[in-house]
Amino acid sequence: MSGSANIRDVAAMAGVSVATVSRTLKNPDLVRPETRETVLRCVAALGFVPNAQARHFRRQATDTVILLVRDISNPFYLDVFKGVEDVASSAGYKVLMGDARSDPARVHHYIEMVRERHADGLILMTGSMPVELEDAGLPPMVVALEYLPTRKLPTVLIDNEGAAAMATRHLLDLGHTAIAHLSGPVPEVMSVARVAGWRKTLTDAGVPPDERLAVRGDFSLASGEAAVDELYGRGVFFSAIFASNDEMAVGAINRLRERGVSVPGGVSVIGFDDTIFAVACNPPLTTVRQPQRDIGVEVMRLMIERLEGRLAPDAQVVMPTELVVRSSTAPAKPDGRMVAGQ
Amino acid sequence: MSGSANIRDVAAMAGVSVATVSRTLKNPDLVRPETRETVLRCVAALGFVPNAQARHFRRQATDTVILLVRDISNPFYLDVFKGVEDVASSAGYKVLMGDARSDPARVHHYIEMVRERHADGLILMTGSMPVELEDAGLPPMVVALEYLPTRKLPTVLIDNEGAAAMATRHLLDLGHTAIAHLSGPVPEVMSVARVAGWRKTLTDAGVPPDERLAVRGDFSLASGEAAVDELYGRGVFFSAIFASNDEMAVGAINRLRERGVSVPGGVSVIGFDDTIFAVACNPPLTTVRQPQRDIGVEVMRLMIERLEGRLAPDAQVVMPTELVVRSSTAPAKPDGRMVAGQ
DNA sequence: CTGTTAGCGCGTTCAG
DNA sequence: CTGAACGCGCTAACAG
Repeated sequence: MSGSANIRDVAAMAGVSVATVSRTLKNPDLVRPETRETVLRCVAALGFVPNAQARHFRRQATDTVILLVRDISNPFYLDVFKGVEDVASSAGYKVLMGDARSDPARVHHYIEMVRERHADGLILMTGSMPVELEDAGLPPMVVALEYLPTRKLPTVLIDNEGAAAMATRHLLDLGHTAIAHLSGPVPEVMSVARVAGWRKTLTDAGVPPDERLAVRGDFSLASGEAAVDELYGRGVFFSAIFASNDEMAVGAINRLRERGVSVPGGVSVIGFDDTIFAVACNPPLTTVRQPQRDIGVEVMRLMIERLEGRLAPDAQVVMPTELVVRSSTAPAKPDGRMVAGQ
Repeated sequence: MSGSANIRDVAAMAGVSVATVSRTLKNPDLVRPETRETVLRCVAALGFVPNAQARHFRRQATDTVILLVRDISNPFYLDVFKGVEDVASSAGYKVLMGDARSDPARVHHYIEMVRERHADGLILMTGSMPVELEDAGLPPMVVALEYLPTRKLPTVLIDNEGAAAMATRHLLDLGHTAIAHLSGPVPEVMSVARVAGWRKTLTDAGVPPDERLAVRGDFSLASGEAAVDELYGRGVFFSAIFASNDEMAVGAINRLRERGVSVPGGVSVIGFDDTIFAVACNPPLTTVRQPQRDIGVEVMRLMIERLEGRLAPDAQVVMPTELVVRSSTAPAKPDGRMVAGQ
C-alpha cells in the first residue's frame, strides 16, 4: 500500500518474473492479456510506482531538459516556457528552468549539470557563455534568440534587423523623421542588429539619424526612464522613440508623462517583444511582436531532434515577427518642433 | 579527455581502487594527501565528472525540488522563484519549475513525478489539489500562500485579512468611504479572506459597504477592466477601488482612463502584491507589498528541513506585508459625487 | 509469450 | 588509510 514497493515485490506477488512486470508497464502488447491483468492488479494492490531514478540510470537518460534564460525577471520568458513545456510534456520530457542572471559562472554551472547527467540537454537563451569549454565536450545544446558567435549550434532566431526596420518604418510612415532609438546592451549581437535596422531604415529613407538619437539601455524599465532624461540632456529633437523592448518603452512613456509630454500626442513610442507590458501599458503599446510561445515550441522540437540524434548541428529556424499597432504611436504633428527643449 | 570517463577509469589510471577515488572526492580527509593528489590529477586528466544519476540512484535522492505555481504567466512568481533558487542552490538543490495552470490534473501529474522519485519534494503554490490522494502516501510537500483545507502541511503564509484591512484603511484615511473591491476568485480562501478584511474594516469604521461594491475577478488584467464596467453598470457610486492584485488594479486604471476618469484625481486605486506591474503602471501603483523573494527563501528553508526530517508537519511561518504608497491614491474630494453615473 | 542474467556507476560496508 | 565486494531498481539482451 505504501509507495516503497519495488518491481521484485510485484513480480513475487504476481508469480511472474521482474521482466514481465517491466514489460507489462512499458510494452504491454508483448504480454499475454491475462498475465498483464494479474500484474496490473498486483501493481495497484502494492501501490507500486516505478522508480524514475533507477529507470534513468539504467537508460542513461533523464528525460529532462534545462531551459536557461538570461534573466528570469523578464516576463518575456514566461510564454516561451509554456511553449517549451507543452512540447516537452507531450513528448515525455520534464523542463527545469534556470536563471543565468547574465552571469557566465551561472551558465557554466548549468552546463555542468548537464555534464553530470542531471539533465539530457540545455536550451540556451543567454548571450554569454564561458569560452573555456571545448566544443567537443559540450553536452546537447540548442539556442533560442541569442547569438553565440564562437559556436555552431542549432538555433531558433528572429530577424532582428528586419524587425527593427519594421518598427522604424512604421514611425516613418506616420510622418516622423526625428526618431530616437533606445537600444539594448551594445555590443551584444541582438542589440547591434536592432540598432543597424533602425539606422539603415532611416538612412535609406533619406533621413540619416543624428547619432545623439541613439541611447544605450539595458532592457530594464529604469533604463527606459533614464534614456528619456538623457535625450533631453543632449538637447536633441525627437518626435518618436523606438525602444528595443517593451519594458524600456514603458519606462520611457512614464518618464515622458512625468515631464508633461503626452504619448502619443507629444511623442510616439514603439516597443519590441509584445509582452504583458504592452497591454498593461497606458496607452496600450504599439510594438513588434515576437511569437514567444512558438519560439518555445520550436526550440524544444529542435532539442528533441538533437537528443534523438537526427539534427544538423547548424540547423536554423527563423520565426516571423509582426507589427502590432496599438495606441502609443500617432501621426507626426506638422509643427514637429513643439517638443524640442521641453 | 571527453566526459565519458567513469570512476573505474580514474581508479585504474591512478592505480588505486574505486573506493579511494570516491573517498577522495567526497571525503578527502580520509585519504592520504599523496594518494589524494594522484587521484585528483587523474580526475583532471580524464575530465572525469561524477555521474549524478548514479549518485542519486545510489543515495535514493535527487537533490531536486519542484516549485509548482498556480499559473506561471503571473510575474508574481518570478521573485519567489529567485528566493527559492538562491536557498536551493546554496544547499546543493536544483529547482524544477512547474506550471499547474489551475488544473488539478496537472497538480496530480507533478505529485506523481515526486512519487516516481523524479524530485525529492514539492513546493505547492496552487490552491487546488486532487483529493483522491491519501494523506499517508503523499511525498514531501510544503505550501506557500495557499490554503489546502483538507491537509496539514508546513506552510508559509501572509495575513490576507490583515493586509486587506491595511489597504482599506489607507483609503479610509484618505477620506474615502465609497470603496469598491475587486476580489480574486471567490470562494478560494485567499480571496475570501481579502474580501473579509475589506468588509470588516469598512464596517468597523461605521461605513458598511453596499454589496454592489464587491466585484468578483480572477486576477487577470481583463477582469480588472471588466470590473470597472460592471461597477458603472450597477450604477453604484465609488471614489476608490481596492483590487486584490496589481494586475487587476492596472486593468481597472486603464479602463477608468478610457472612460475619462483620472487616477487618482477621479478615483483612487490600490493594488496588492507589488509586482513589476506596480512600477510599470502609470501612475505608479499604491499597493500592499508581499515579500515575494523572502517567501521563496522561507518556503525553501521549510522544504529542506522537511527533507531532512526535522520539521513539525504543521509548521507555519507568517510573512509580513507592507503598505507601499505611490501615486495612484489621493485624498477624496469633498464633493465626492462627481464620479457618480459617469 | 516469458524467465534468467548481467550490468548501468557509484557509495558503503567490512576486512585488512 | 586502503581494497574488495555488494547492491540500489530497473531494462535489455538472450534463451527458452
